[in-house]
Amino acid sequence: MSTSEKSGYHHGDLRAALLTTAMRMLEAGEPFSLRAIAREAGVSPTAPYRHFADRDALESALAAQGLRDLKVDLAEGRTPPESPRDLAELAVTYVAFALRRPALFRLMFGNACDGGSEERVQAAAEIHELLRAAMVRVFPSGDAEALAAAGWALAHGLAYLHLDGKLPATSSGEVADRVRAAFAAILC
Amino acid sequence: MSTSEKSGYHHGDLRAALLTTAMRMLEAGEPFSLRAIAREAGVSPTAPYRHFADRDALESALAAQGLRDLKVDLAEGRTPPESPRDLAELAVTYVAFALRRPALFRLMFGNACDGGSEERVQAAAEIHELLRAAMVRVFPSGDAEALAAAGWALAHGLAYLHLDGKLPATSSGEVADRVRAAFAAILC
DNA sequence: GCGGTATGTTTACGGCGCTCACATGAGCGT
DNA sequence: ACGCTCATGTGAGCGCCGTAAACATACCGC
Repeated sequence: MSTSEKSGYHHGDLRAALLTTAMRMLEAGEPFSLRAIAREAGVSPTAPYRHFADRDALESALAAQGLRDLKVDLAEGRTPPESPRDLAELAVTYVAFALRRPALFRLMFGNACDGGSEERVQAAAEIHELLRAAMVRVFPSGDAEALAAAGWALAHGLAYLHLDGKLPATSSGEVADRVRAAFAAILC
Repeated sequence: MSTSEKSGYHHGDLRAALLTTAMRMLEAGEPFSLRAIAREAGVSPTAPYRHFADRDALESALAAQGLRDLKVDLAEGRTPPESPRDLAELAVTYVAFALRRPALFRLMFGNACDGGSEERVQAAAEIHELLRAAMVRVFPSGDAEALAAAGWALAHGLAYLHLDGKLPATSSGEVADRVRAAFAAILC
């Protein structure tokens, strides 16, 4: 059995099953615990420990997957940005991801993440890289690192402030307009 | 007894004692739980429930205090900002606060905070107001709300990205330089 | 002084992360 | 085909957590 068939005692691909179950619960807004995930996956409370060192390890795997998903959102169906307007649309995508999958977004960034997971660090670095490339493409004359930090921070801050309700936002279209307005107000 | 004298059974001012104890533990990086706070304050595990509805209520009170402290940092010993450089220094102060009291900063913003606490919402609104005033002072011709969102988001995003180690930062001086560079790279 | 009430204590419940001893069975060499 | 081995799953249990309910204490207005 290659993918997640059940055979009674042994599961087949419990690691993947736990990750998809956890991701589903995360996006359903259900409270998140190792025991609940195991329950949902139809397995004993301690089975996950055969595949993840501890709760943080599972969270890091989910965070890495989330970062990869975000990168796909940012890259797909999009021509390289040429103008500040294009950068604003990139940020709209970024914020939309955060609002569409809030618990996952918090997992992706809310932890200390001190070199915990290799794939997680890698996925984060790729996002940094993608945003830096977009910024230097629009502002070729600037300091690449400073531009990358500024652009990422602007999108990231808008995402978090909306997530935490610090900026009034009813519809998602309204949020997008606010992001565009913020970029227009501040970008050179 | 007016402030936090002990008399055996009754405490005197347990509410304030719990808050200061919790704040100290938060800044010492100690794990944070109602029971641990009660233990540290020398009181039974359920005593806090006489003063806070639940854990979230205590956290909201701490968050409100943190927001007020942040506002003081942003306002004190500072002339009204006149230039983009002054705005960058404001952001340096913002990020420095986040890195100096990381657990508190996460508490201040990491929660849903859906109208939970009156004073907390109030304190957050005052920060919004302060930053908006600073932005419109430097850019009088812009859309005030968009400027406020953009400036706050930029500082907030830089704070979070540094907190989560997404931007390399060793010394605090290095962080400050990065914040200045980001503002210089992006501000009109 | 006395009674009501605000405040603190005790006991208890269920859920959590995690450890350890044990059970199962798939894969492999022979 | 057989039996070993070891990865994988189970079960019991520890100490922690948040929270509720019943009880104890002592401050305060009458």
